[in-house]
Amino acid sequence: MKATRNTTPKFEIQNLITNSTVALSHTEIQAATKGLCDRVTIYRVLDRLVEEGQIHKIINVDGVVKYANCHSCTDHTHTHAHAHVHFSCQKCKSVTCLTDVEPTFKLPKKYKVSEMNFTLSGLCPQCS
Amino acid sequence: MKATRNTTPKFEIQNLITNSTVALSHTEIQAATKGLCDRVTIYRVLDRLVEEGQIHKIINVDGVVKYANCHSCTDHTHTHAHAHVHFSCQKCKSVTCLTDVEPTFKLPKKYKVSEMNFTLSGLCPQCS
DNA sequence: TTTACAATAGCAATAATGTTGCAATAAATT
DNA sequence: AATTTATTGCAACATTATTGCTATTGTAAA
Repeated sequence: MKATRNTTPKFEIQNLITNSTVALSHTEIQAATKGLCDRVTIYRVLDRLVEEGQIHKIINVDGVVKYANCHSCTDHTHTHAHAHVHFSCQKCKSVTCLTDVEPTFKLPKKYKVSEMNFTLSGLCPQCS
Repeated sequence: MKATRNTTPKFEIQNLITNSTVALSHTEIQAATKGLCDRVTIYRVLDRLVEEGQIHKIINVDGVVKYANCHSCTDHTHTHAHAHVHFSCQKCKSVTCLTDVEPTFKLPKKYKVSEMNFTLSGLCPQCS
């Protein structure tokens, strides 16, 4: 595979995401790193970090794309499965990963599930 | 509230969605109704149908916005809650509503949940 | 340390998707 | 048939994401 390099933009963006308690959008990252690098570079760094399994991509229920780090993942390949359980606050628009929640369900046969995405919407502790 | 009118675009689009076994995107609707009406009209008709509670909007895990009719909904107000359970096929990109699946979970306190969105990804019966 | 190579960044252009304003049209009520 | 106003079409604009290309820079080898 392609060798990866530690550049300033990559370092800063990964730091930002790691230290954030909520998932961040491209726009939010751009605002937080103001002038660090080009918009396009942010897109490409995010792609690379996802590819490396350092962070994961979340499509929120409102369609906004956000990124969060993989706290509880020991397997850092981009193919590793997430039991994505997220909470999306309808007021402050924050998206957080609820790593503890483990939903159970019974699936109709004939479907082959490789990934699950579970998002709850409502009010987060700060907003309720 | 505002009076709603039964126009040709609205009728055709609602028909299309109702008769489809899978959720449809704006692009797919535009292709299927080729020349029926303007792009913008489709957007507005979809908004109206959602507002009226005739259909619901689904943001797929890949970020694509799709629409499906509310089969099992007796309450046709746009505020009615859906126990959104969807299956997203990674091969044919189809999105279907699994109305039978009822996931259970235990939530960390302090969160006030008003809606849930549960999407399973993998291979649909046709593709597996 | 210097050289060399490939990965990465910057910039400009383009694409895809969705929104808004406004004049023209047409559905529904009288 | 006339009136009212929801709806349509069109053009312009907005946002978000992607691509091609050249310049730069990290990193490993000489």
